[in-house]
Amino acid sequence: MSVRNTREDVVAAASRLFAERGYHGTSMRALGRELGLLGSSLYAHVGGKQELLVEVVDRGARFFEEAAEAAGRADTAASRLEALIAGHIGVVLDHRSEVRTFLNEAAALDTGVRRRIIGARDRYESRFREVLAAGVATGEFRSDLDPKVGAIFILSILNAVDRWFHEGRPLIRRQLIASVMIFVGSGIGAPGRLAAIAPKAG
Amino acid sequence: MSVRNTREDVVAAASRLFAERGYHGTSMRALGRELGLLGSSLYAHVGGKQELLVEVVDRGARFFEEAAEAAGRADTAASRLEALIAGHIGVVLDHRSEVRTFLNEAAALDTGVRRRIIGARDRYESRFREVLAAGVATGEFRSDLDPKVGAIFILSILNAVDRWFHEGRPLIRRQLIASVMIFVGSGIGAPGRLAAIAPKAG
DNA sequence: CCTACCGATCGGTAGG
DNA sequence: CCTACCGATCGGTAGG
Repeated sequence: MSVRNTREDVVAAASRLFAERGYHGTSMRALGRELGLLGSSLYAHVGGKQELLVEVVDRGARFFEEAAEAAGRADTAASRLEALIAGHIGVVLDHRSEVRTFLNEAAALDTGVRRRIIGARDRYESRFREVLAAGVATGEFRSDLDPKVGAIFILSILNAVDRWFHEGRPLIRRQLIASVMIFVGSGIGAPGRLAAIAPKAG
Repeated sequence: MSVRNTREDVVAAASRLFAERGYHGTSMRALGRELGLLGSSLYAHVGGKQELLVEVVDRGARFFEEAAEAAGRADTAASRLEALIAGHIGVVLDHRSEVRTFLNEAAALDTGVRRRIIGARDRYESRFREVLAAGVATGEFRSDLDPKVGAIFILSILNAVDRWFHEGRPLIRRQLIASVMIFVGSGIGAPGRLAAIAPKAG
């Protein structure tokens, strides 16, 4: 039946438990149990608990970087943004555990690594910021919303997807992406009645 | 100098530590240190660690309920939504620790309480859902975005505010609310060029 | 990957 | 609110 575990298995199991119970809520013994071995046996595969967290979070960061790379360099800011959004959603849904740990457990990282991860996060966010700024410059996007703030709003929506979305209940992935695009592009206001929801003061 | 702590002090300190380090990352001894006393002395004030978590999370839930109540019953769906949004942001910024714990540490709650809190969360979310549905009915809001999904998108933005917003750097609260209203109401698309960001398929 | 173990820390209690 | 303590569990190591 069960054969020997690889380091890969250990990291995968760790990402699941870290995502579900948090870093501090996961013991090495519980992680061992998940793999059918003792907590102490894990040290044949990894240096320690923190090393596992670093590995999982690094994977999360890498997925996002690769997705941003793959999003490419389309003509319009709007289509570049759509590619970034679709890519982000793909990463969130295809690598839930790593992404969750990346998003929620960074505070449990040792200072040095934490700073590095925050840096990676900032660089990734700047991709969105730049696309928004470019779209303002071309006239595709409105100029009365700061690209920095807009990027944060969009990423807030995207990062929360993992908390509620379940494939096919009722939306499928393509519909989710379409909904995000409608919302990000035009908001909830009915076309021609945008004033109805405009703020009272700026 | 320092006088005796009240139960109130203990709960307040707990909400800070739970928010910063998480429930599992906070020990009763660390909590005692925060208040200048021993971990064992906390049991003169509270029944246990889990009781503290329940108390903090319940406060978070109550703040949101009260805000929803105070948001009132304005004429238009748009202004009701604006009141809900402003109220939510007020709660997030005025009760950061309780809100953070409410949002991030619910998984650490014992099953019964956790279910109750999830129920409260659902009821609160339904306020947003109902306003969106009402706005679709009156024609204020677009009909091609599911109110359920719209409510989740809006709350995703609002709940994330605590992660990045710092009063006056550079936005002040009123500007934050205005930015959210612009984004939620009209998205990032430039007026008259909405097609630029429309999704390719529905 | 297990056996056998380490010192440290955990939430919590009895009694004052 | 402290003293003194409990059993359980923690991350981790030595040696096989």
